[in-house]
Amino acid sequence: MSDPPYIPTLDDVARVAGVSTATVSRCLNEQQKVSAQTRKRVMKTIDDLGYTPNFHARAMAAKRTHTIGAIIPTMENAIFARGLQAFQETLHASGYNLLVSSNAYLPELEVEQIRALVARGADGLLLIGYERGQEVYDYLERRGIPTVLAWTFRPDAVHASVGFDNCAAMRMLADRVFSMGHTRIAVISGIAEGNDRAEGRLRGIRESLSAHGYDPDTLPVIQTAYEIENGAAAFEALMQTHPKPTVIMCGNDVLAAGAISRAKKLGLNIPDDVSITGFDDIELANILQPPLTTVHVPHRQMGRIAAQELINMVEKRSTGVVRKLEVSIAMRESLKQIS
Amino acid sequence: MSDPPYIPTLDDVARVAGVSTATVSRCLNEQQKVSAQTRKRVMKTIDDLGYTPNFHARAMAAKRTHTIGAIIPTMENAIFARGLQAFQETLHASGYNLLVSSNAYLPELEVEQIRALVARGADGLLLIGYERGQEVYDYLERRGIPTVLAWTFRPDAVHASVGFDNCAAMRMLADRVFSMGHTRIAVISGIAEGNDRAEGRLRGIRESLSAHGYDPDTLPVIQTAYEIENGAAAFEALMQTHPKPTVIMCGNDVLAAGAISRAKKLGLNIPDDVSITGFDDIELANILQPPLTTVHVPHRQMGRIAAQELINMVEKRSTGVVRKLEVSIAMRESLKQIS
DNA sequence: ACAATATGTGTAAGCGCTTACAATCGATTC
DNA sequence: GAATCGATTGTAAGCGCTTACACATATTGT
Repeated sequence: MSDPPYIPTLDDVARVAGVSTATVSRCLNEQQKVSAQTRKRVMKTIDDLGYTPNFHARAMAAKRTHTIGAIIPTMENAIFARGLQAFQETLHASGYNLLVSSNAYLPELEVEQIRALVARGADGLLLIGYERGQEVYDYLERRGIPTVLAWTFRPDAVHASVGFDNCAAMRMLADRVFSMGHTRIAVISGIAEGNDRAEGRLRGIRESLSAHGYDPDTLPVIQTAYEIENGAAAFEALMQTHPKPTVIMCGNDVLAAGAISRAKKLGLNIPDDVSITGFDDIELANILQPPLTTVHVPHRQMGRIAAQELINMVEKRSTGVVRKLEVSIAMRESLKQIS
Repeated sequence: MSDPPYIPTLDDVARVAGVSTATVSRCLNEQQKVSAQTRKRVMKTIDDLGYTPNFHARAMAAKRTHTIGAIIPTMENAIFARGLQAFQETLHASGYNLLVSSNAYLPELEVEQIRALVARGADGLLLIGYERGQEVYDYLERRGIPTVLAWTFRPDAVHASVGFDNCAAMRMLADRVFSMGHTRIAVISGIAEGNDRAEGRLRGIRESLSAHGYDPDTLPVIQTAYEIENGAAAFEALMQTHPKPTVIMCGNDVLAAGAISRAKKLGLNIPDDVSITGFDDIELANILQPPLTTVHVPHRQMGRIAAQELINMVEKRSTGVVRKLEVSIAMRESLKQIS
């Protein structure tokens, strides 16, 4: 039962096929360097023996893993799940594998995970957002690990990145809200501390406020983790404030979903009693009742581009570009005109 | 810029600290075997040099990776995301890492991924469902890889597994549906072929049908992939059938969400015009309008138990148990009594 | 005081691959 | 026909770590 299982190695294959280990290795990695006849024999042996190359031995000898690491805040958030899926598919198409870690939005965990992925020989890294200690960037630079930052964009970016301008996007939505006659805005934001996306979105609203002659400091804001229940609680709290807001802008669709569901429980009608907006345009946004006005973000495209750029960097075809993606407003019934 | 970066190795640490490589290794793995004084000096050197152990070298030498592999159908499905999160957290608490692959419900991809994870030295494997070729189980057995199957349960199980009885669960819900006066049931099922969960759920409904004196072969069923849009389309199609169903039972909550949203578009009221049920009880179920009657499944608990059992197996404390989890019905407004 | 036993450390043999370099051989060139 | 060359194949040196085993000291019991 628990004998040490017999696991064929490359040496076994070489011996059985009557060639050197180098030849077997070449059959696996550089087919054209082996004569058709030999290759056929070796391949048959590999098959007969049920040989699978040992990944670690390979990584050590070749100093390449064809593996890309990604560290995301959480897998439970649909937007990352979706972008990551596209990222993975693109990698796969180019023969790369994906290694994922999630850090529950904890920066200190991220550092640890970066080290772990590097120790595992990731050829490149995908990180979310821009905000992290300079020492992290230095470390990556020193180890020569190509890195792409996703879900983030800044005009002054010095690192390879792909994303959109969270601040500008939310400001655009806020401008739209103003143009529809709203003046009493309240906000359910993600935790801005250490999260440049959440921070940017919040800032976008404040900028719009200023531009329209309001004092951004009087903006009612509740910051909370991205969970439905939190959105619900925050909604209820904000509706207690006086004067009551005419619109509640949410940091993402999940918070907005919570807000809508709580509104219903409180017997409030959306958008007649209060308008609600989201951010991300996940599938859910369109099946909520009422459908949610939100900022549409091309998550899949972002994943695809990030993967492509990372591969280019790993294969020395690029030294890192900054890609800005465009977002748009998905106007739906949850936001209504105020007379 | 692109000099080969200097990466300190264990040898470097040993040299600088003035000890042997064995001692450094011991500091990292078996602290108690090293004198406090030496250890302190070594640790300082490690810190000074910014040394990180090379994972692959470690794996090769020790033949242990402290890594558990998991292969799930998709990360885009909230139920797996959630269970996996719990799985991961439990592993992490015991010092194990998680390596995830997703196979988009393609069995042939699963085989490939199992080999890849084994080649990467996974100490154990988490697989979803029971249905796969015997040769896969043989392979795992031969290589001595502890494996736990999750999201599945059978009384006659011969492999370690944790899950619930999909058939019995859905049958319980169908019985309930009957008890509320429904007789004209239609079903939007996941693709049953190669997916024992989907197949079991469908079978559960058919069993209930038989038990209540109906011919299970006349049951209108549409099988489709688990996507909102597919649920919507299937709903519309099923509502064309004559006689019209009084309830549409869905293979999971996502399909049900699609059905509800399409109903709304068609001007149909749920549950007055037709009742709808789901399966899984994801967060969404409770914020749908109307809230969805569904089968509540303890996904997190399943993830936790699977992780614990896998660790026990890897560490030879168990040879694999079969755990059955209980599910319950979450009664909400989408299912109503028929007079 | 001496053997027996702990304790701390070093030596060196792998783990299973890749790849630089060398070797072989028939084909091509002049 | 000797020199040259390209195509195949083999030899063997690592890659960075763990760990069995050997060795030197320190501790203990009698």
